[in-house]
Amino acid sequence: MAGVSQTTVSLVLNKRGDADVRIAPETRERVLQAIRETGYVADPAARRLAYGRNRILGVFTYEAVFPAESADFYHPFLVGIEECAQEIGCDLLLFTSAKAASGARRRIFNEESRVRLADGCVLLGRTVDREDLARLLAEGIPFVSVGRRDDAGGPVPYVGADYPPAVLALVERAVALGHRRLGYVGAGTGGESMADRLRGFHEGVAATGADGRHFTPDVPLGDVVASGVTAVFVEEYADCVAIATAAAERGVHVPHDLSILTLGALTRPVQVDTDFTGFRIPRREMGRRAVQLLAEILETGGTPQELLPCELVDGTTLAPAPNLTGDLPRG
Amino acid sequence: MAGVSQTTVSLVLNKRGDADVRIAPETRERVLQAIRETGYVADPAARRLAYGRNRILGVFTYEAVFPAESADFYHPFLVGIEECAQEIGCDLLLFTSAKAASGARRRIFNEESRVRLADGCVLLGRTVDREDLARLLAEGIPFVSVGRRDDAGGPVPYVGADYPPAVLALVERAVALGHRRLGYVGAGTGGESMADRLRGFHEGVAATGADGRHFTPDVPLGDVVASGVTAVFVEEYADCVAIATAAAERGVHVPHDLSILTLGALTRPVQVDTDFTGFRIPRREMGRRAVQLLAEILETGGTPQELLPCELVDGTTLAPAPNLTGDLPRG
DNA sequence: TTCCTGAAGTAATTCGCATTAGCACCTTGA
DNA sequence: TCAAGGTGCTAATGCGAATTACTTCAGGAA
Repeated sequence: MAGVSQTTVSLVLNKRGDADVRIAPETRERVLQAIRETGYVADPAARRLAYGRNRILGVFTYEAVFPAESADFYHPFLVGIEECAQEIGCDLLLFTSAKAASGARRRIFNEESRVRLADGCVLLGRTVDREDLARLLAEGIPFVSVGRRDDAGGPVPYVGADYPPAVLALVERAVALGHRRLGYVGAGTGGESMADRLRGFHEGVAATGADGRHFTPDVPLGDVVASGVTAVFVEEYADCVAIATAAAERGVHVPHDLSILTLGALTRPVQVDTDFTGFRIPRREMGRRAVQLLAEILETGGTPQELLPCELVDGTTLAPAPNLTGDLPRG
Repeated sequence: MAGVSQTTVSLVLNKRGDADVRIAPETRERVLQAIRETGYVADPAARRLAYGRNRILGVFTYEAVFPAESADFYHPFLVGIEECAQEIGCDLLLFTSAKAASGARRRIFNEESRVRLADGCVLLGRTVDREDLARLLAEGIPFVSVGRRDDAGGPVPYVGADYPPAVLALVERAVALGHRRLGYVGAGTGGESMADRLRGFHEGVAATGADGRHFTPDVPLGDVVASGVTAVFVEEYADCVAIATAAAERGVHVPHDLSILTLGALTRPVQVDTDFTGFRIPRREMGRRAVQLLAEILETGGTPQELLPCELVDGTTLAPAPNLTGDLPRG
């Protein structure tokens, strides 16, 4: 001890220069000196218990954070999350202990949920269990979802990517290049982000007066092409590659006969050599922003909802529509 | 409440069937029912405070865990760490708050160290501050280093890669293929792992009676080749690529004129298309094992030190030594 | 009836810190 | 000289669980 009480040490540590609490500079220095010598650090657990905060942000993912595959869905988000966490001086807690019940996905609330250990948490995943969301909301646990989420017993705080305008812009581009028959390839369901893309497509079609068709991913490329579609908007990145390959196999030239536009969803790892036209999801920025918003929530409360714009990328797979003498592509 | 005391709940939660503590099955069931209904979970912070453990393992890295570059030094280790943490039901705490003092690396013990929040921690990095190690040791904080570390005021618990035998085996292979003049390219210092590689090289040279030379990475390739060396053992992976490129530029054919063997260090991101012969560092396994050992330390104490074997990989850059009519390579 | 021995559960204490109330001392001003 | 007000610090309390030490009760033996 430096000859003072535990209280004094606490006050010095927390830099309290408040109105009603004063510490003589000399005393403060004495305490700091002792701290320096002993290398004392306050126990974060006790701190949390007493104060209610511990500068730890949880990160919940429904699958492993560090996947064995190199094509890594979470990684870009995590880069942003880590950057921002470092800036605001928070540690990151990965809920790796949340085991999945045989075969199922992880759940946030299992028998021994650890979420409360963190001040708040960031949810990462293509989809999030509505039950989990509802419970998070109900228990008043501060959190931010990365990716837009529909209400779940109340508004859900999120940072999402703004798909509809991006898809719409892409549709307009295609139409400006003469495309009249457009195809959307993808489920268009299975999460808000997929639905948003499809919605953007429909909006674009409506706005431009083009002919828009929706193909599920399992429709053979032949059928898609035979339908007279000259530009396809592909939800899933891996499907872009599949379509490009299939097109090459049957002599359909990309982009002269068929334009391919990617809508950026990356759920399956894939090797890419083509430079697809489409848009980029601002994953890193979303990660950063999620942490910022979480910090705000912790500070002042609220239920922020934000959509970040997607960045259009010029690739090599969009070309003017083929000259339509007939309804069939050449070759 | 379910009509019982806090103590009873605690006892039920912790499944205490101990000798001197009994709970009537009926009471137990009543408590469990209440827990189920309210969805109660024990506050981990309080738990840690009272019990001393909270099933959180810290992961300390000297740089960002999620680097922007895709070539990612930490990633394979983290895959293993996460796998094992999940198996033993622990969460992972990333010390992202450990800011570096302007320009310098992060330090484990900064003004407000958070290490104590975790039960123990895994240290990741090519090198680790000896001061940090010493302090960790002195304060009795359980930890395991990924990568062999020399003593720092006491033995350091680690899981390392066993470089010397791997390099030695590689040297023997080269010698078996007729190589007599071998070159080691790399600093051979800057961390235990580098020193171990160089040591293995020297051992190999001594064991086979070959002629071994040591070149620092900045020696021009011309000088290396001119020295009559027919096989180079390259510490740093990026240097392999650089050497292969330089060789191609001056008409030195790999592997006919010059064999290149990689010793697996990956400190700089690099694009690779060559399939280098050499060995693979068992990064993922090291991560797994580190967590296992940490769990053991937490359980029973001790200072485990382990070296995992490197796996030799056959690539395309090792060939029989060129026919030495003169001392100079063809071309 | 009294004493004793489990069985079942509870009050009280502890962990390390933040916070609140309050105490002792020192200036002032009247 | 005494009250009023300010200064600098400390005793006491609370956070939410784990743990220890103790109480109550029932049944059996003496």
